Amino acid sequence: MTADSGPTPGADVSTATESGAIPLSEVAGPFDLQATVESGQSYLWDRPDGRMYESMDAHGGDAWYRTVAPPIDGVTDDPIAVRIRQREGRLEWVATDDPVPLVTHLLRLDDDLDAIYDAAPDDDLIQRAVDAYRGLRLVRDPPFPCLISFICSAQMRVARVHGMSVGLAESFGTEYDLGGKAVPAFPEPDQLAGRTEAELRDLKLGYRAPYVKRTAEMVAEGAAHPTEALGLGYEAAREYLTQFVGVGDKIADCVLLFSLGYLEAIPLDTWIQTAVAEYYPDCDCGTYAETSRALRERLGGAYAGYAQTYLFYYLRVRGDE
DNA sequence: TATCCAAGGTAAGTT
DNA sequence: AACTTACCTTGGATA
Repeated sequence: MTADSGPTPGADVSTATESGAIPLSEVAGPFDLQATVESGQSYLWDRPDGRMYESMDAHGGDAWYRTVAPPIDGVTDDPIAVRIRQREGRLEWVATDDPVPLVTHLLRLDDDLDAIYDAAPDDDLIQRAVDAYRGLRLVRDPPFPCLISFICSAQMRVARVHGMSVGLAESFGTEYDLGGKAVPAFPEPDQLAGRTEAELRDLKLGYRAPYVKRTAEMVAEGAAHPTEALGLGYEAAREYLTQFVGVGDKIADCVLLFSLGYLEAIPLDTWIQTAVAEYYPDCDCGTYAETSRALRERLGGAYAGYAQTYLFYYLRVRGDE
């Protein structure tokens, strides 16, 4: 029983910081940090300048982005707080520990993007989206924060989902010191499971509040964990994730694509469904599972999720056409 | 100023 | 299995 029942997070202060840079010449293919982090596929990064989502068409911005990542199997043993910015062909970083393996993992700098473009469908709409946002990479969000943040995304605008995610971190997460600035980590399962529905509603989660609480309880109690979907076939993995409260097919696909590395997953959100009606009407098979399958074929199979994410960003930012 | 509406859906109840 | 409906909240559109 910790005594942190209030909104004040425990302070976990580590004062040591390191800094350095990743030359982007070492990355296979192009990279666009802003497009990657502000495209609405991850809600776990924040801009200390407070201008998240305010200028999504401005390419090559050199803003700082920061996050705190929990330990990740095979990548990091401890939480790392990091901030990065893209500038002059390098990815500059300041962090509480060497973040290069972590950042490479989180932002999929190990993907050969040129090869993925080569495999992209010969499709006018997709090609336009790729041309518009060349360098946008998928992310590998930590599984639990990804799961919770996407439960929050139901019927919600991108900027507000990000706001909820930041609110959860500020209210219930552990703070880390990064060069003198306090950076809150996304709450761990027990840090959310212990909250009341009312506390979560105070953060404007609305009807998602009990979903978040119950899912956090399931993970905290060990009843299930999103990483247990790893190793299952794509559709079985999606089915596994829908056992979490507040998770249907769409949000399950988001977790598979944006956290667990199922690049064939294509979340059928309202934007993509509009695109199906307008550009791929023959892929509309009625049910989610069937339409998903048909569209996945159309968008190139194994990397269909990449096409989905370019399409989502392109349609959402450009309005239409 | 007041009202309406959609926002990266899901759960629960009906047919 | 497919179809309805309720659900929190808010910023922007419309009257």
